[in-house]
Amino acid sequence: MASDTRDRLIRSTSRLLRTQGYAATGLNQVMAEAQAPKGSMYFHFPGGKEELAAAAVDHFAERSTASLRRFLDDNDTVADAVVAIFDSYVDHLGRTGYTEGCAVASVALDAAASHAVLAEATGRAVRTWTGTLAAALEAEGRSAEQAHALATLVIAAIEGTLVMAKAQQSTEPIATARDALRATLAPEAAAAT
Amino acid sequence: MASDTRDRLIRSTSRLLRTQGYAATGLNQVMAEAQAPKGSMYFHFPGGKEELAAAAVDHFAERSTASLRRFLDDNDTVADAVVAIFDSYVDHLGRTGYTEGCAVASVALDAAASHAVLAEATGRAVRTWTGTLAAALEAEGRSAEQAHALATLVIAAIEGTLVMAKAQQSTEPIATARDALRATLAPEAAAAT
DNA sequence: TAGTCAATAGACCGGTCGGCATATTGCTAG
DNA sequence: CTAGCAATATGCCGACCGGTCTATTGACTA
Repeated sequence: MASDTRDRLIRSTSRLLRTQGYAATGLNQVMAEAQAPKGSMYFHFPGGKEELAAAAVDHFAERSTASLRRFLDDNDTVADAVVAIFDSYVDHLGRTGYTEGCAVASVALDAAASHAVLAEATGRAVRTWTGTLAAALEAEGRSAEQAHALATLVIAAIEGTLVMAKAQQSTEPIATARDALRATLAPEAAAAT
Repeated sequence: MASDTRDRLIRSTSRLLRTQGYAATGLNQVMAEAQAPKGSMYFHFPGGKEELAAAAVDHFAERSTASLRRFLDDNDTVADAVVAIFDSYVDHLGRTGYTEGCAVASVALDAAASHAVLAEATGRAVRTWTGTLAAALEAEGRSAEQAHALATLVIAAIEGTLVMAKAQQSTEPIATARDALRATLAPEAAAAT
């Protein structure tokens, strides 16, 4: 069995990264939240904070990619799935008081430039997201190029509205962008794009 | 005359916030870069790091808003202006090695939730951007509602692709989203949106 | 030229940071 | 039963954090 302590460390770190990024997340804070001593952490992650954070970003990426796949499966069109994703983010941000955002975005902005290991993790995550979404768009009949472009735009809109929501402490930008995107993604608009 | 030291402090802080966010930016680092002693800093910003950062975010917001206005003035259509903005960001990120991003985004993600003063500054910035862009879109004949929705989408795309670019250490997402947005913003597409 | 005060300069503080060394636990194999 | 080792549990370290303190500078005024 995978160590329970190791999982708790990753989950706590992932949550903290989502709310405050890499630099602001202290190891002592992680240990307190995960109810684990530092020794355990350096046993499971000899690379220290950097390795733990990379694992947490990977964990977040897996969870969010799985969630993305679920949304795509549960909806008839990609447009519907994207709308549902935006709605779920509105709900989540509202419930957490605009604190819990995206671990990939937070780490990308404050640590990717100076920590190659973290840049690799954030890069993997973004590539997986766009790839997954682009595949779904291709399955709807769009060309590979169009699918990639639209997928990039959608992911950017998600990350961007997240930034705006935290900046304004309001979910209004997310809802607004959702409506603007719905038209762009409508299957019948495929030819026009 | 406004103190030269004060300006240097704000500019250095703004630059550091763009590259690494609030938490990762140490006051000692700011002092070293601005070539100023701590005493001067606490004279000009009695509120300490938080007040200095808020001033730096405001400074960044002013500069970027002025730049946005210039792009809108220098181009015939909003679509052209947006394309030019994306291109300029591609250039800037490439030249700085994917380090210098957006101060508003970095601060919003890692500090806005826990520092009300900073949340106010980031909120002001985002509102100004969307307002400026929406006004330009209205001047092109779009309804107030449509203009606001499109403006939100464009700002989100900028911030989002910035996140993706830093995450992937590549400017490809910016260029891709630019092309996807160009069609959406084409004036003749106004009726279709 | 003496007085005044905005502004600069840097030493210093308690606290916290990430990281490491050193037990100690508890399961498992022989 | 016990030897061995994965895993847990602390205590401590030097470095650096943001913040405060007391001088000192330098330009302008009376």
